[in-house]
Amino acid sequence: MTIDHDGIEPLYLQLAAILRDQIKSGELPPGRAIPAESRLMQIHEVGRDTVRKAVRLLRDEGLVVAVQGRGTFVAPQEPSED
Amino acid sequence: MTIDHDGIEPLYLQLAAILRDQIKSGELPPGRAIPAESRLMQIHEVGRDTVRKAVRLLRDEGLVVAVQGRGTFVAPQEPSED
DNA sequence: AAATATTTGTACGTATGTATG
DNA sequence: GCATACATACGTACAAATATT
Repeated sequence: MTIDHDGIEPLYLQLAAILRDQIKSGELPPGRAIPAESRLMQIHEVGRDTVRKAVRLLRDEGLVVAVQGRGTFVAPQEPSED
Repeated sequence: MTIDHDGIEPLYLQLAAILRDQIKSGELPPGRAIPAESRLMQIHEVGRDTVRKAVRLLRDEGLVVAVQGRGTFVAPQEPSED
């Protein structure tokens, strides 16, 4: 999964989708820290604003929890919502 | 209500509180547009990021609705939630 | 204890895109 | 076409919390 810098979809939505997939697929399991903002910037070649908007989305969805000074972690559980 | 630039509370939270008050008090009634980002920047002497973060909070709370190209409007109703 | 490094949070600026009037 | 207004995206700097040396 790579980001299309020339595509129509906003970069932060693309990045959010990538991270969301990695979480839902188990590649990033509950409790695991996702890459730091600085790493995500390098990996995906986007600015900090874009990274933070993407992570913000995941936080709003309850998928991750950010802790100042430590990192951002995949939430313990996705409530099944069935 | 003015913003304390030297206070402890983050500027965007202070601004959000001010706008929230203006909405809840009826000073900004439902349907009314709140001042544009550029105006809020001038009025409160803060940057765009600060304004957008404050407005984002109010959007998350359902108090306002932003429409690209038109403005940001006080939501029709605050659900009473009693 | 103290200094350093890492990481998220806040705050500013600028430029460009998109939608509306 | 032009002006206005929100949206996206980049950059920088510093603060605050945490972890490590």
